[in-house]
Amino acid sequence: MPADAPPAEIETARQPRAEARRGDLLAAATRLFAERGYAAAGMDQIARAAGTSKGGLYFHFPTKQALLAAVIGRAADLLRKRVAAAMAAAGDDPVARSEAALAALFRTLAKHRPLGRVLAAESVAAGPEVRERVERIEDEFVALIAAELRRALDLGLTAPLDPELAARAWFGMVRACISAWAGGRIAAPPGELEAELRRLLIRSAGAIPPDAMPPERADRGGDRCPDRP
Amino acid sequence: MPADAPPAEIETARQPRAEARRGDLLAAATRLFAERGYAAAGMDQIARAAGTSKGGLYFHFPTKQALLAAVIGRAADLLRKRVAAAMAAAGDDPVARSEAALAALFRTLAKHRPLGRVLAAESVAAGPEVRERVERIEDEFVALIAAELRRALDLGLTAPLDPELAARAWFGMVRACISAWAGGRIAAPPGELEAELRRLLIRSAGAIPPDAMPPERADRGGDRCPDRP
DNA sequence: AGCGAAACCGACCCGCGAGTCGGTTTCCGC
DNA sequence: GCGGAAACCGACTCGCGGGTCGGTTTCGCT
Repeated sequence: MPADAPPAEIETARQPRAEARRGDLLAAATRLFAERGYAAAGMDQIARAAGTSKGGLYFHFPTKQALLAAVIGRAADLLRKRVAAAMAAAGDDPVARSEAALAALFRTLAKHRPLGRVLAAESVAAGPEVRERVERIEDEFVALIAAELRRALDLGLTAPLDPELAARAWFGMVRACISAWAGGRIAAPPGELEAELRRLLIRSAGAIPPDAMPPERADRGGDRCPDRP
Repeated sequence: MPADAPPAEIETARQPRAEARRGDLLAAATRLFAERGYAAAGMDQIARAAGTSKGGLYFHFPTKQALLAAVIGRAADLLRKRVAAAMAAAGDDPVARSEAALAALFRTLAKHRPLGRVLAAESVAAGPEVRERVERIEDEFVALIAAELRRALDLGLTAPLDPELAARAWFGMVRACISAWAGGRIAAPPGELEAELRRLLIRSAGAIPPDAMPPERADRGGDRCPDRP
């Protein structure tokens, strides 16, 4: 995780009620942006949904773009936190860490459905600056996983692959499944979905899942499933 | 491919120049929607970019939504045609057909970069009807691949998997890689990208690629790579 | 040629929604 | 309790852009 990640969120000392309002505003904005789309969600609407007024909203966010940026920033922070925690808890094995990172991504997005939609769809609608910001965030997570994948590759725990690309592809898999599931187009409960997805991920890397490692050190796991005999 | 697919494109008999204009307009609209986003791309702008005027644009498309719908419809038709051709050329083997379908999707999206962006991002911005339409199109292709995957599964050519979910995941992989590549965030040339992606796809299904099938009939290919020993 | 329809033009209309602003309420420190 | 700042309110402005419309050009046909 490169240090160029934006400084989380600038928390200037404010009155507590203001902080609460800010939270309500962000929540309402997230929901409405996701439901109606960035352009169609009006500032007045958002303010109303948060139980306040347009003036109050503009007290917290100078502009609509800034509001979206804040929504995105908060989402990114949440994802970062969850993923970091999951990876830390997964120990040293790079395959396990990758799995954990993806699973955390999956669970967080599944729990906060609108969030994924905002990240996925609103990046274009709100101008190039915002789009680039979202792309940066995605790249950040891809890089995180790619690093683990590279380690796994070096340890011989996967078939030969391009870690960057594989990480990107994994990310895409998770996102596609989440969004289809959130849209009610996949019947399976999230638990099963996650398990099945995990199997796909592992197999695509030709990896040995850590809990299946034989007691004696496997020196070249990737050979178990050669991709072009 | 269910028969409820919209009747391609209503080609009323028009003067040839009108048809040409229509094409220019669709091309310009596709580009601008992709670059600026649906809301930010103005009708006047689009007309200008196509070398005509607002009035001329409104002669062909009654409303902005209709314009977007036409853009999407045309994109879907193109994809359908390419994918159908590729699958037909791939013969009977379901794994080969799946690979061919994804490859065709990949190549078509890679060749017409803005197209993917419109399909991916503009669905939310233009109201729920359009969003559903795009989802339908995606579902259509997913179903196409899922059917092949199911056949492959029945023939014992893959590891045990959920065909629907796997197809969805595959689709997501392709889309994520294409969009990252189109944004210049993946260095590899499209040829290599496609090859690597193909390997990931095949491995994720635990499939035996058709050109690697041993001469004697393999009765349970999936067992080669059991997913939880 | 000349007529009628298809194709096209661009000035204009008008609603909508982002952003403003003067005023009011709430809260904190003293 | 009081002064002042932070927080909040909602009527208003104003530009932008989707959509309209009367007029003009181009085309097909006889």
